[in-house]
Amino acid sequence: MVQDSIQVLQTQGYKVTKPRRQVLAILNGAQRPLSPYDIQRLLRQQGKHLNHVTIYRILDLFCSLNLAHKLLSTGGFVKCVLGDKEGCHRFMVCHRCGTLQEFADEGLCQEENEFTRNFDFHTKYHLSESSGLCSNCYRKQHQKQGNA
Amino acid sequence: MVQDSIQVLQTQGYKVTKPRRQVLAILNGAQRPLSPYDIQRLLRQQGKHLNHVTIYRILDLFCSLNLAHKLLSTGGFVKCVLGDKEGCHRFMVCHRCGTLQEFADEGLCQEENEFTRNFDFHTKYHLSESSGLCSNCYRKQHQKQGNA
DNA sequence: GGCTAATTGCAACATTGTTGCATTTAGTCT
DNA sequence: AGACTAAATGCAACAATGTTGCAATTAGCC
Repeated sequence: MVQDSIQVLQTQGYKVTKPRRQVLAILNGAQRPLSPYDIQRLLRQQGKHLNHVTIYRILDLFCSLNLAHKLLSTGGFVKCVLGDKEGCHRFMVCHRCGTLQEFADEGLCQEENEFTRNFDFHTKYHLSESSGLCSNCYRKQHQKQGNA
Repeated sequence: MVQDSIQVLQTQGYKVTKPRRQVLAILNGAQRPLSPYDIQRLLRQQGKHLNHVTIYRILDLFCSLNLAHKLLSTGGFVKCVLGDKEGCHRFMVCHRCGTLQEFADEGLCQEENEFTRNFDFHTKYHLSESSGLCSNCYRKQHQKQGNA
């Protein structure tokens, strides 16, 4: 996974530096969207120190290469797991544990685009975010209620 | 419109203060999502000075009363134009002029919820944002290309 | 190993968001 | 209308997040 991204960097003529490897590793290990400062904090816990400016610039680069994706909704960054052929991203974010899951559906995407077209709006990019409880947290919440 | 919101404040036992009226007026006059500091700047242009802390608190209150809605995507605030019966908000944001339009569709909403249910995810709130060009800006962009 | 452009770090700053407490004010009662 | 009081606002100080220009470092090349 990280290796794939490194490939992209190399073939596009970008240097594979230590900071870039470190940010890649963090993004790949994360289950939730991370802000630049989140990434800095996580690295610091591993005894690695990166300047926040550097992280901002690395994330900008990654997004431009589609190695990462910036959620409009949270401002957080996630690694790109699905292609972006439709300019459409769908996420489920658990408001209890913060985990994030990406999913895709062309049908939904097309429907949404048709809808906006009715308003004479020309959609370039679509973001959809469902916030709620992931299966784990739902179960836990339920157990709690059962006990109380 | 503003009058309706004032009604809500009164019936819920909140004071109708000058700052609250001013923020309501700005939100109602705006065609795009506004950050707290945006609102402060707009008011200042009218010779009205509000502390930013006050604006933050007013917006919090408005959101809790459903008089305003905070976009997850931009962090900006808009007045609530449509009911929130489904916990679902759909927006079109023009990336050229920044204007925003809200729309609703129960069908889309239900479909989306079914989808997430397949992942064993329990959706509480759904946000959908289409970013692209509004009809005006699309036309302008086209004219430009024609001339160039 | 040395060279050079690309990358990173640093410093300084701008913007945005938060908290506690003193001051002011809207709504109520007389 | 004037006084009272809880609610609301303003203020000060701070914390967190983003941005810019320039000097120092480093990856990828010879």
